[in-house]
Amino acid sequence: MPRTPEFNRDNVIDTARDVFWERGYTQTSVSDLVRATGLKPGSLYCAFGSKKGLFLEVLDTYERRFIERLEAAGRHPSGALAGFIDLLDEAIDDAVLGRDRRGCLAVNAMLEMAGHDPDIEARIVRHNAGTRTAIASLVRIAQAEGDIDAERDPDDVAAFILNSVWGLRVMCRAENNPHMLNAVAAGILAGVGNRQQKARVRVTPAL
Amino acid sequence: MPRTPEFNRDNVIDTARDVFWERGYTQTSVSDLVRATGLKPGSLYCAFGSKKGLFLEVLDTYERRFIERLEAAGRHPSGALAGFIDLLDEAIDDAVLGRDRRGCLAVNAMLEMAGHDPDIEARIVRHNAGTRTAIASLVRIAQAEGDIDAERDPDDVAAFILNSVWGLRVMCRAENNPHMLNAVAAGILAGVGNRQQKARVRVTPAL
DNA sequence: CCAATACTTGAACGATTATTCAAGTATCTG
DNA sequence: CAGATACTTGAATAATCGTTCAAGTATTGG
Repeated sequence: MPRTPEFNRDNVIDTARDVFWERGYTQTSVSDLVRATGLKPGSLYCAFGSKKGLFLEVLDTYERRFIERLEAAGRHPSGALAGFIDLLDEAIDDAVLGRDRRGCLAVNAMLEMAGHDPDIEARIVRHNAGTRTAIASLVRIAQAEGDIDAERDPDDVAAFILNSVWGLRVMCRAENNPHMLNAVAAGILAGVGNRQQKARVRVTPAL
Repeated sequence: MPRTPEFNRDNVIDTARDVFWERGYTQTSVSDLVRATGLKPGSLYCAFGSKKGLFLEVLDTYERRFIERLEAAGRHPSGALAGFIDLLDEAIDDAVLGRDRRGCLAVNAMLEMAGHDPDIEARIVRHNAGTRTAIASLVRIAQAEGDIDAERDPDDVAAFILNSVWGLRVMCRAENNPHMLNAVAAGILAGVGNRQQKARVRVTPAL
């Protein structure tokens, strides 16, 4: 029987995700990955084939978890819209508190690689479709719950939400002004056609 | 008297801008710039100091022109909001017609370099502030013209607009579905508090 | 204890990177 | 035409890139 592997594949993917997230795909060198994961080049290439192969696995895991969070928001006790607002709040808090200035891994990768690497682009386009579908489901639930105008096309609303969240993830990279981020969130809810109190988006205290 | 330079500085900057825009900063090699501009490495370094120096000049020029377009929108014969809507339409048309899948050079650069290169990041943060100021001016004009609710804080509205436009520039990189892009634009106008007809955002025919 | 198995190791590969610089060339003044 | 000026040239630099692979090592079944 063979020797057992000394590393945990999921842990390596998570560690690599953080490195890619922090530095971007191109600017992440294999040396960086070797240093962060503790795996030697040979092991890395044996396990993932290439730097790109590892990145694609990272993207898949990232997207899967993201969609799981959206689905969980749809089961929020106070309704799907409340669940979505919680996600917005969380994103803003992370940005304001400086916990997350890295933005969205998928958005970063899209802007960096779309048009350059067909494999990565294809993966991200596929992920976008999945995300939009998940958001549209959320919208339909919120419509059934009476929190979003049922007359509106849920796919249109989802497109607007996705666009806005992308913008927010971009803005987080450059700004951490809580007042401004909350103003943005309020505009998003107005565009969605929120029927709840605007004040649901709380103003996070400045640091 | 010395020999006269054989290249036009502005032309070189424009050519370099297109290369950086197409490939991103990191993925653009000096060889690419040499090939595109026709300048040999020595001349490039003599004129701009470094790859980064050239990129910073490109960013400055790009941002200057962008703000000029915003200011021109404020002088639109049908009002500032109409001018802004024209800009949105134009961005969507470019994306749909495939004329511009490169997104926004400044957004691309921000996502690529923020947190890595302090010089580039500082420049982009400065540019963002200028852009937000220009948009806020546009909002104030539209408020004076009765097209946007005068009660709203123009800076808040500007933050929302900037966020949405960033999102749109991101979405352009991945999608060219005209119906979806128009749905996004409609949501933006709703979030801005557009008092004009929604139909002003025209549905561009698919190709 | 002895293969057999398969993971680990790290040096080495050629390619590419941003940058430099001494030599060459064109232009203008005197 | 002579000489000064300064732009142009392209080979060379050292560093880093992603990737490979032969040798070493640890574990297991017989």
